[in-house]
Amino acid sequence: MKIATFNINGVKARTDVLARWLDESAPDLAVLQEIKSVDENFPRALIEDRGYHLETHGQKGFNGVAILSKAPLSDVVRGLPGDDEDPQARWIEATVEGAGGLRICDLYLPNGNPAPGPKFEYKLAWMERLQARAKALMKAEKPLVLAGDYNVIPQPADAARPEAWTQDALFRPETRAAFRRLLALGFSDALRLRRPEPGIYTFWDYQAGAWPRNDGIRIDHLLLSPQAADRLRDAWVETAPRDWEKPSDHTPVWIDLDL
DNA sequence: ATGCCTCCCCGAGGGAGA
Repeated sequence: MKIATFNINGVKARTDVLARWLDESAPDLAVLQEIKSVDENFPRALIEDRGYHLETHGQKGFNGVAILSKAPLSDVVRGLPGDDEDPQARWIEATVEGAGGLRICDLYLPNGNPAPGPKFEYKLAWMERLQARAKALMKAEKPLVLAGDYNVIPQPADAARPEAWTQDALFRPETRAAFRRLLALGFSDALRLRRPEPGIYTFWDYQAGAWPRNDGIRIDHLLLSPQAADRLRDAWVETAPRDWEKPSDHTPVWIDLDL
């Protein structure tokens, strides 16, 4: 089963890219972030006409996540548990039918800049809630994939110019420590497992020629429970869509699970 | 790079992103 995560930076601005990507790359299961759309305005037909089931968790203007699946989805949870007052749509999870109990979680972790400040505090609090949810989901001892835009640069090797990010919310010690605590629950960073070499990135800023200069960072991740990691065949980054017309600033990241 | 683009809101120009 081929599973991809893709921050598309606006689903309505990215309909051509999304259609082409689904036609050419044909994921069995895909999670999208930053759809920037309410559920009613999501281009549902574009997805369903290509044989996908669709579950969305959107909001007006910002954020928003969606799960696309060839197999039916069940037991959908919208919103990261732990704070009923949080209005930001950054989390959706579901069980994928016929895939050995696979639970897929789609997350758009807060950016957190400027740091320090209230946005950084929100990021760290969100990561605490993520920790609690991940710990609870782990107890099922089933294949579990936490995929999305983490807005975390885990290591210096995950940035072309790590020195430029030292004060940034994506790379600050508190952020990286929270990410390490998540891994310590027993998760594997799928891409790092299969692509240990430096220089693998998933985001390049629109500005200053970051893409042609390969001035990137690796912030889109798929974390696997042991039961999922046991079935990992491969993991890779698909860079071609970054060269398409009107691209997202992120590219898809893939895993292939023997499910 | 505390923003050189691009998205959203809407119908101007500001907030947000990373």
